[in-house]
Amino acid sequence: MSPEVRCAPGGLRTHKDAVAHRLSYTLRNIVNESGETSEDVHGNTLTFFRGTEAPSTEQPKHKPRCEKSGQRGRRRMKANDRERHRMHNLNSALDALRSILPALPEDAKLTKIETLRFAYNYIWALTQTLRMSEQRGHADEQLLMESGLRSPSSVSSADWDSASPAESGHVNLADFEPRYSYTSVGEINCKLYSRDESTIPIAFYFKSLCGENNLRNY
DNA sequence: TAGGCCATCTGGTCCT
DNA sequence: AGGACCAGATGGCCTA
Repeated sequence: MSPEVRCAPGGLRTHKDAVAHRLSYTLRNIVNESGETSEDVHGNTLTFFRGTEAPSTEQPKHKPRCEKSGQRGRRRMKANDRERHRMHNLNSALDALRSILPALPEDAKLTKIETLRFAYNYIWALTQTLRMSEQRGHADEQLLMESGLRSPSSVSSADWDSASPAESGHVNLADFEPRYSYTSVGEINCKLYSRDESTIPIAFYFKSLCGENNLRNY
């Protein structure tokens, strides 16, 4: 998927210093620790930590409020360490989620709540895409049946692989690429493009960054 | 300066 | 007993 970004969504913070600050903050919390790695859908390496496997080497950002001597203090420090790593895990998962969402302007980074809302709406949009493409396929199939042309069910698997959507009567999502653009009010416009650059009439907008969900089809 | 976002600390609760 | 999870408190940094 190669999203097309035309302009920045409204309300998104794009100030480079702020982003640099946030990124450096996040990286500071990740790079000095070893942990499990896996790959996201793009093959990017993701790092996940488990409980006590990756003791933090960085200086705590906040000073402890109470003395850490004695068994109680040591338990508390261990608990704090586990909690830190637990939150780092959570942030890694959020970063992984960000990485598979449609690209945003280079210097922008979704906040946690924005990431979750965006993901919710993105899943909704993909579901709509699938549903509408299926409806379109059924409509085309009906037309073909009525006109006496061969039905898609008679198409061999070889034909199926090579047939264009129009020829087969079905719209295969693999033949299309969704592209996204951002409106000035923070909405995302999604359109499906076929490989030959012709677009099919599946388009919708959804607000990605606003508080309430406001999804609609066009 | 107020408000938003974030990381961290902390104590409580639940589970193994 | 110890770990995971959670929510509240706190302080730092940034933007409007």
